[in-house]
Amino acid sequence: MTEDRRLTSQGQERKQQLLDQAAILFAERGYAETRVLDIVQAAGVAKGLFYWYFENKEALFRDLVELNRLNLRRAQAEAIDLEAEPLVRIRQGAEASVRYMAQYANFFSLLEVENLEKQFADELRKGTQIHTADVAAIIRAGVADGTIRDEDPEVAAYGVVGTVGYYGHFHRTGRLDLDPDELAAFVGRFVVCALASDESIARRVLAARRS
Amino acid sequence: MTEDRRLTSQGQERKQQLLDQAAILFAERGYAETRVLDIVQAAGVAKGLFYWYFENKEALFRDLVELNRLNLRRAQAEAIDLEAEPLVRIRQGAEASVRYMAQYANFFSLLEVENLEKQFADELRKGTQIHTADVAAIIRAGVADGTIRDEDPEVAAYGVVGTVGYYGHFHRTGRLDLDPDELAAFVGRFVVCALASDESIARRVLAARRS
Amino acid sequence: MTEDRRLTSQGQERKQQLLDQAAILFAERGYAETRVLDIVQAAGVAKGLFYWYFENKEALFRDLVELNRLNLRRAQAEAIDLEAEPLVRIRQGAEASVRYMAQYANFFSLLEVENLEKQFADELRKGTQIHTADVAAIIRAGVADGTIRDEDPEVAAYGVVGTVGYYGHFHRTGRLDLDPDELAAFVGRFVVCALASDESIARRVLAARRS
Amino acid sequence: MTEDRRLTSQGQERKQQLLDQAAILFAERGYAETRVLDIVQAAGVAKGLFYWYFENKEALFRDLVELNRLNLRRAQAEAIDLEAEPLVRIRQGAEASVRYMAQYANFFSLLEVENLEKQFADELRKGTQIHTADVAAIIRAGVADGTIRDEDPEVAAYGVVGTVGYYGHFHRTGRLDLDPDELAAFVGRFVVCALASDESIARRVLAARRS
DNA sequence: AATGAATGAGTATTCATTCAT
DNA sequence: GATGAATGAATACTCATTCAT
Repeated sequence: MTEDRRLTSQGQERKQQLLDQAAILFAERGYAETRVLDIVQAAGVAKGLFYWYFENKEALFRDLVELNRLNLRRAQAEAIDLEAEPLVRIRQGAEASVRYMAQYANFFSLLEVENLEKQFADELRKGTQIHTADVAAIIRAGVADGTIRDEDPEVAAYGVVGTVGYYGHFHRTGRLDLDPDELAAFVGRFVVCALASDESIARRVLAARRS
Repeated sequence: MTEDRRLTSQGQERKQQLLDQAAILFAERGYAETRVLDIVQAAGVAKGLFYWYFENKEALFRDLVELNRLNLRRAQAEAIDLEAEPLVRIRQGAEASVRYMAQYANFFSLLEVENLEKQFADELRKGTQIHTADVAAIIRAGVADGTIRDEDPEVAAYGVVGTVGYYGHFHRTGRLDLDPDELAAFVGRFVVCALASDESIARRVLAARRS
Repeated sequence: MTEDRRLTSQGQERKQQLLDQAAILFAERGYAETRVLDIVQAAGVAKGLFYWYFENKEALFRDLVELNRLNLRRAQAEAIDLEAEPLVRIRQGAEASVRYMAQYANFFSLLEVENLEKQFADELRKGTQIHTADVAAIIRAGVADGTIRDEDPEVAAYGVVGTVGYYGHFHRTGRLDLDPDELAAFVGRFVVCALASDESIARRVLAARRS
Repeated sequence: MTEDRRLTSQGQERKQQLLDQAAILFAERGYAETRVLDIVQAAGVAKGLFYWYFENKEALFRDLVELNRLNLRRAQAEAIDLEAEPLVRIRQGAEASVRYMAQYANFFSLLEVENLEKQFADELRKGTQIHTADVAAIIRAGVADGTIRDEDPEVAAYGVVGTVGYYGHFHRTGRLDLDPDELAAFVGRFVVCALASDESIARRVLAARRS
């Protein structure tokens, strides 16, 4: 019953507060382990208010994911130089993703729910699908101009997305204590090397890094 | 109530039945979404019997994970030629892992629980840690003999484990319909290229493939 | 907060709007299934406003019942010819009631709440009681002058009230698609026949019908 | 999750206990006002057990209604002499119904839910429909052989069902303190007089009463 | 008058686990 | 070993009502 309710600015703030607290708690304990009661208590409001702003717990979660996904895409778009050659774009996107994931760890860990909460799987996978398709397109261009090894672009794209995601995960869960920029640089090197058709190309792309 | 009970052969079968059904259900719906009731119904026994064989739901899960982990390590050990050079061993291990994950998809998806069910995270991570340490040791050897790019072995090891894991995940969830051997080969190429210090080394390692 | 507030004419309209919508919703779904939110949404106003016009949901309901009861009694009073003989008066009252119930189906169905919402039962029954007592008085006169079968007037009165009520209910709920006048005539015949002490009297009373 | 579970005899008893207590409470307070907790407490068992035997509160209610409806039909069937003339059968059915309703007041009052709990209306009405159709068939026979006034049998049938129902209601709610047999006899006279085509027929039918 | 925000008591339902037979 | 019965803590969600603006 929350359709497209008009919210006052106070209402907007309250809603954001709930989203923020929920993100933190979901990240800390997982979705299933977080009670609506925990969320409202963290936000310091009454239980009923939750349902003023959200249809239910699931809807809040979807909101959060959607928001996060948009932000990630924005971060990637900003980082990618559309004029650059394919491998450079891949590197830029991967690095931006790693940095974003490090910065908004709470939000991003939500996406891992894809793996377990089967109820969200379909929807979440669509997001991954889109991301992968973007990467695949770039890879296709790279294969075409000979800078990327001749692999199935679709399959290779999963490698990029997966590597980025896994490094994000390991970093978030405290098993890599590099600072985000170092990690991003490492991941950039990793995927560039994995994909480059030729050593010299990899070197060129990695050298371009400093510019 | 399950201490170190001696089971008759019929009992062993029953227990295995429960383990198998549980693995399927956990894979299908996730741990939290699978009720004890679902498991016993799938196995066609009464609810009470579950607790004759298992301490509780969590214990069953741990059993399953343990079993799975052992099998994976065995599969890897069998695939790895201890005499071979580091990159070849990496490739062999990665390929064996992908094949194993494809074959025992149900069992393997349990390990993804690491991401979400916080109650198991610590334990599961230890397993990943061990695996990563093994890989890191090989990488270290490769770095030492110059066949692997000079990156922090620990960090690079996560790349290998992560890539393997992610490809397993994508394959399991139906987004890569390559057959397991093709996928394994692809992943082998991916990690070898990502790590090799030199193009010719990568080529050599990949050529060794056919032997 | 609603004591004896003076309402502007706009206020009167708003209040009537709420009453009307509430009547429709109560008729459609019943009292318990109708939320205050439903009522205000149907009337197109904000939730808080409800409590400007009504003490609470129960008070609105009582208002509605009271209003309806008065109207019904007025309709009956208008239809009954005080000079006529008892059975004629019974017939006139019954016919008027059926017509009223058909016309104001929404409002009238409120009275059926007597049956279920225990919180209103006592009050609603008092209304039925008054109505029954009126009918009983007429029957008593009929028994006295020999035109009505010698039954306990109280008991017989419930028969009249009940018959009228049930036909109203069945008509309202769409199981009798006679037009209201036909139904009223039928009910008139039914109760007259049920009560008349003698066939010729029944005939006379029913013949008087056309006048 | 109660499909067609095998119940032990102990289980059967427990289930019946719950049904009985629920019937009493529903009659006392109404459906909506009765909490599942009330039912289990009245039966002296834990809350969870309710859901071992019933899908939910609504399912219990439907069970109860179904059971009751079957019993009523059985009581009617036993009371009706299939050889007798139509009006006699009507009288027998009506009297049996009144007696049944008086005896199983708790159960029977459930059917009044038809009037209010719109969520059950459709299903409950089907029951009324069947009952009415039975009565209509008898009336049709009576109209055909000239013993019943020439009215639409469908419409007249509602009069019988309604009269019986309403008297049951008034009796149940304490506004008629006749004993059940007296009330049944009165209702029998009422419907016979209301329907008989002729005074002498009514007298004959009512005289047959004593046999 | 009017609105959107806020409250919190109340309730159905789930499900892991234990028990009696 | 095996079954069905029983337990009760935990939790999402509803909704009448009140409040601040």
